[in-house]
Amino acid sequence: MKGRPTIKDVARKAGLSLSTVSLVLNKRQNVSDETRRKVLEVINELGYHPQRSARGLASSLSGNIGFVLTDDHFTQAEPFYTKIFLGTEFEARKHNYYVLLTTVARTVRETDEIPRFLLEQNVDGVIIAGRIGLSWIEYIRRLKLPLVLIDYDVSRYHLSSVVMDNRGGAQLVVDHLHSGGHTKIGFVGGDLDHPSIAERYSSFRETMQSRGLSVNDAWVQVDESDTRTDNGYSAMQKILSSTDRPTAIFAVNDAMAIGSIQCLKESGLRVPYDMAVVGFDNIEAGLYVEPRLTTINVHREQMGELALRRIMEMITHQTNIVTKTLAPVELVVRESCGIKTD
Amino acid sequence: MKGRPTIKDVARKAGLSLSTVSLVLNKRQNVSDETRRKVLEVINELGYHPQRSARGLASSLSGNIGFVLTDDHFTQAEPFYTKIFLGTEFEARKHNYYVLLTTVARTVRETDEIPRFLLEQNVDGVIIAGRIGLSWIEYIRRLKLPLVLIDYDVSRYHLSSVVMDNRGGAQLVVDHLHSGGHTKIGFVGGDLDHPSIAERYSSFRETMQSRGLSVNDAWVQVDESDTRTDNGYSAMQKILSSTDRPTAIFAVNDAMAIGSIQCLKESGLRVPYDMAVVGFDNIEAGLYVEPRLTTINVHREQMGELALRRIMEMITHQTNIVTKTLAPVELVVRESCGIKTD
DNA sequence: GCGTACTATCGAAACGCTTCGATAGTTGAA
DNA sequence: TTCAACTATCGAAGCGTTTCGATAGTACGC
Repeated sequence: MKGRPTIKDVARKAGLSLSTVSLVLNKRQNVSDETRRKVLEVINELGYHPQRSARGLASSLSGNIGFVLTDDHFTQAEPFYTKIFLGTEFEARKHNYYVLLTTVARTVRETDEIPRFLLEQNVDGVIIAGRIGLSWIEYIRRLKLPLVLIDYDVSRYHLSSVVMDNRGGAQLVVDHLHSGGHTKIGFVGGDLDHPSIAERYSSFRETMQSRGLSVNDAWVQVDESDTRTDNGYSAMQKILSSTDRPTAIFAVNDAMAIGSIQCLKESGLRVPYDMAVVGFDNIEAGLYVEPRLTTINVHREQMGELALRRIMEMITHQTNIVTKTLAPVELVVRESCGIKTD
Repeated sequence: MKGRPTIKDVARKAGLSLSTVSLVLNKRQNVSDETRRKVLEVINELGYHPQRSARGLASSLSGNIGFVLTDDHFTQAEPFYTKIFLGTEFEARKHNYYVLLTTVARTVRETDEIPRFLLEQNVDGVIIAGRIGLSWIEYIRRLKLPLVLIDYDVSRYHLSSVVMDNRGGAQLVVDHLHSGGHTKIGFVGGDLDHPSIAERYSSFRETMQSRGLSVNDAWVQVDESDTRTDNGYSAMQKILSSTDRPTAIFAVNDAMAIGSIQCLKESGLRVPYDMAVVGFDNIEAGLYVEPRLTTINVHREQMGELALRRIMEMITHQTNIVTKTLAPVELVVRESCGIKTD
């Protein structure tokens, strides 16, 4: 026999028709147990595996999911999106799907920059991770392809998304600091246009209020245009220039927290004794600052996994139900908050 | 007209046969310029794109390349392999190929861990990046699929590979230190089983010799079992315990270089004044140590790109010529070597 | 002006699977 | 005992390409 076995070979050897074998392959009902057994046995003997493109042609399902990332997101040192992708890929295996990863520029510019998997109808759904230009989202919606966003959301569109529980995380931070005796809690942030950042900030304020803690505006710096380390540094400088200082700082992410700590140290203040600092995101660098950073962690792989599941539901049930999935977060207590848990 | 246009629609509208359109699509000769023009015009008007699975079925080429990575490699903080992948993906677009990325455990364990793209004949070639278990390599060879390794090589197999110019890099380091007046140069390494590490080490020795510099064995520590930061630290400790000390250290990679610097600092020695240190790899962390690390850089994206080209050659020319491709490296001079260039 | 050698185009088969409608075979209610 | 309602299986069509062999049409040497 030349080449690998085909469904025909299986059918012949099992003494059944092509279609029956196909039914077994696709786990359809209306196949007797006896037949199913026989077919599976032959498949095993022959080492048969259905060929992808043939399936695709016949079923008009490609068996692929497109995973879109902006290039800057993909190559940053912190493997945040890498891990999300991994979660997606791993879950995809269970559904016998492939994930086609591609990076794009932030906004759609030219036709030839459009991922080919869209042009060639080579995906059954698309996952976009991270903040991305609206033009991309619009483009994909127009194709009527199932779409799920990860770690991003656009309220004005009605889209399914998987985001971490930013509000819950902010609440955890405030409560933790509060439980450690802090009542004067400041906030370091920026780039409020980003939905996640905005959520953390508003949840911070709400939680403070609901706990009966007042927020002094001098303790809050959210005017930075970005949320990098240096922004954290300069935001902290402003807070320190005020006479009435907070005793603890909630930084909207770890990068800013690290910048804040740097600033505090250079100002001769000790963390956490003179000021406690808590971050958000649990990036690796948080392990290497002195003191090590207390922060909020999210299971990245899980986010990718959840998104894949949503996509699969949309594909198999042809449903258009919009789901917002919150990935749970957890508090990681290290030394920068100065609070011991037992 | 329902759905997207097919080659049939193009043929009809152009007043030509299916096969002629196909010839144009595949850039074959024996098509008159006039006809070609016409077909391309219609394709453009209709916004036609050939459908992947149909092509795959008919041509028995999947249009995919498999990219295999061990999971630990993929998720490490330094986006080394991520960037290599990006280079591959980007180059693949030019060839109208997709890259299927999958991670595997270091060694083949069970059948169901074998990437499906191998089982389903869904790739025309495979790229493996980084050190990987031999069982994987053997498995893929048995499938007679074109295979290219990146950043790894196995001398006992006759395989194509793309590796950075480790020997050239080591030479650059030695010559740079030498040009800065150093003659007593030590070496910090480990895990000599790894081909890249071994190459750097042997090239270090060869270059030293050819430059007439002698190597004191007390300055060389290569017994560490791994090449991480802490290994660099302890290797350096051993070197410092000797009475006759080198004035410069070549660390086999940046991680070890950083560990070495840490150790030197804690021993009260100043880098580069009391001892110069040069690394290899140009990882991001090298920018954040004090002093910033002088090192060897390689263009990661280029490595991925080169590998894809090799694979494409193997696929299109059906050749089995084994090629070893050296990706060029460059010296990145920062402060840890204490040598100024002008 | 004829035969040869190309060149440009075409028709039809083939790729390996899914799926729809048809067909026996079986069950069970009337 | 008959007939309706299933159930298990099958045959054939179809998915959108590529490719191979056939066929006109053109050019050219003699």
